Amino acid sequence: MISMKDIALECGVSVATVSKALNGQQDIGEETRQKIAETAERLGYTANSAARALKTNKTFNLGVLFLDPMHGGLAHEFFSTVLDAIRSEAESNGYDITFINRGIGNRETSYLQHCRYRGVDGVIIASADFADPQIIELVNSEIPVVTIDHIFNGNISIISDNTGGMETLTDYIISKGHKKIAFIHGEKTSVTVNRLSGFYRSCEKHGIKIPDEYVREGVFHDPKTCYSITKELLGLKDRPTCIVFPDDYSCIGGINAVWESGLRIPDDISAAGYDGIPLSRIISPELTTWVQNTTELGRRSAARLIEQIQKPKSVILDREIVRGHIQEGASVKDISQLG
Amino acid sequence: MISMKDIALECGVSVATVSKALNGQQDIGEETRQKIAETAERLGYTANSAARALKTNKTFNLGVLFLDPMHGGLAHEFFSTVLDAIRSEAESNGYDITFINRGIGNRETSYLQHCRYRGVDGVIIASADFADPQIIELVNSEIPVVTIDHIFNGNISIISDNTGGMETLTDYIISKGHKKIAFIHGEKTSVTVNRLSGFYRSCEKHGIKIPDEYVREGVFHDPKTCYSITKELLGLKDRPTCIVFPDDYSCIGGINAVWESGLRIPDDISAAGYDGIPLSRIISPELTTWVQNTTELGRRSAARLIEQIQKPKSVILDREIVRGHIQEGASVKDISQLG
DNA sequence: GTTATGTCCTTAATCGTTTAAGCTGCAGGG
DNA sequence: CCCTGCAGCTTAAACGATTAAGGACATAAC
Repeated sequence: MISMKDIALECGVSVATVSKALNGQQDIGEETRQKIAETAERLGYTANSAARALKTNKTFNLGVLFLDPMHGGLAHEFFSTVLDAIRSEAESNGYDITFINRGIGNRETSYLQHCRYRGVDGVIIASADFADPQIIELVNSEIPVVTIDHIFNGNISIISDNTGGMETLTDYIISKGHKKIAFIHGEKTSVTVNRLSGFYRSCEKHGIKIPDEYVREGVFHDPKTCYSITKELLGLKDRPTCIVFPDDYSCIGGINAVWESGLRIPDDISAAGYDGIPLSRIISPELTTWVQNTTELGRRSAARLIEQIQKPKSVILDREIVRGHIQEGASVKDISQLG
Repeated sequence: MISMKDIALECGVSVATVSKALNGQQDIGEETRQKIAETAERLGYTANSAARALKTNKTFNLGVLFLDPMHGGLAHEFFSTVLDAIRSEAESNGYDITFINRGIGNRETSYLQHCRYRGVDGVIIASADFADPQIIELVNSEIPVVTIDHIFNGNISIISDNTGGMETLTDYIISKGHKKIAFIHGEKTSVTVNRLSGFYRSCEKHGIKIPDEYVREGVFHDPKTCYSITKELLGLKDRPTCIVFPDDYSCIGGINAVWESGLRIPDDISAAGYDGIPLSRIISPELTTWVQNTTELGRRSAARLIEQIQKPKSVILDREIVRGHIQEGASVKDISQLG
């Protein structure tokens, strides 16, 4: 491998000069700089990130914590687009990303240890068990952290507007004349809590009372569970006219249950999802859903983290809310005409 | 940060002793080793991967090249599960993974440069334009490379048995009585070529002649294109009784087209996908498809790469074929009974 | 008693880069 | 002609680890 030493030798200057020339320092003559740049190019020089990191204590590496309480992992289109946006924003700033796990070599360690071992400049916690002591430890460490969809005081959080999103979605459903709306939510994370409150807020606003039997706990990203719960809901004496699912993917299970019962969407019952993943637009009928701004969610968390790394003293706006938008789809029928 | 120096100081030994003790070298007394291990633990020592990499020229980092000729990128369930398997296999061997792109800092460079900059020990090319000169350059470089689903002579390739898979799938469809089978394939990559040959092989074996108008070029992972092509196929005077799609995801487009035409799957026409992503099992009717062994594909490519890195002189079996299995689903109807 | 053997440790060099501090020579001011 | 200032370089130390080579001491062998 060609190092600065080779260039220095070739150009008859010291290694320090090469380093400064290549890094655009000011105390290098224009002629020398040219020659060095040229030689570097000619010899095919590549910087050695390890050496640089060792000296500067900056790796230009971002850690990404991506566990999977929501099932589906990278296969979850929501997370994969967030990750892709993180990656792309990081890349355009010269950062690479490293997945953080609990092992170094064969030995079990902590997330924090892994971060220190790799010397990541900062970490994005995109999905994890936020109650895990190891996560807390990481959040409270010296390493800059940005969390997505969860708030830790004193840290930067980029959160999707789950409350507002669900409120708007519910508003829309109600505007279509629905009053008997069932709500299958995911596990009780802060995401779920927020969506629930958005849902109830909308209902109250419109003077609609939702019976308890309409609100069920399901599982994120799990069509099977939604299938069963939907069956139950369909079996109620007073059946809902619309069901809101934990997410677009799990919604598929609900849709199947409806079909199997000999009913049709949206003629007999309406269905709404959440996330707005591409899948929601290719199924038929097109899903009514809240489209989370996953790209922005990923982009901003990377951007804010990098900002924080590069100017640590900048005033921290410690919470940013990313809004999405509604996608009107044929899966929610307009029954307001019927009186 | 605590370094070996701190431990050495605390224990009254040299840094070298600490290094050797922590790395399990043989020439350290048991008592000393204990003391050092203890102290390391107590002080919260974490190794510095940059320093280690600098000295040893090993980073325990694998590069992953994951471009996107097939559309959908990480959101493509096929690739995301492959990636997840790579990651998990890498992790259990103490490796982290780094996405390889063409930029370092702000400057545009090559994949190879990026690999060298980060000092990755090896690279897995999971999805890329294999004709790209930059890819060729990387493959021919000093860095160990494993390619997935593409063969470069002299390199290790882990390939999914596209020919055999499609042959088996077609055998199955034919066994159900179908003779008029349409085939929408993806862009002309080696994957497509192999699947085509598997398809034709099965047809010939069974003495079935496929008219040219039944074989169409679609686009991977793109329901829209399959939607249009399916419409065309449905409009033929001599309509096929079964359509094979480029993959499960794009199949959705075809299914929609069928529905829209007032036909039903599988009663009026059958449909088969390829990949066997989870989606294929949750839609209704359950898809008949070839389930690629994505986990094994990812796991093995990581495992083989690591093996190659750690014992470069081991005999290279330069090609491994990973087989999947068929998933029988209601989307292909048994019409053999009808004579 | 001398030599060999082995154990356990230290010394010192090295990986490739950055950077504070110092040196050199020339130009301009006085 | 001397001093100052500056541009443009070099020197040297440092980052944190690894590792070949060597040293000290104890024990065993003859």
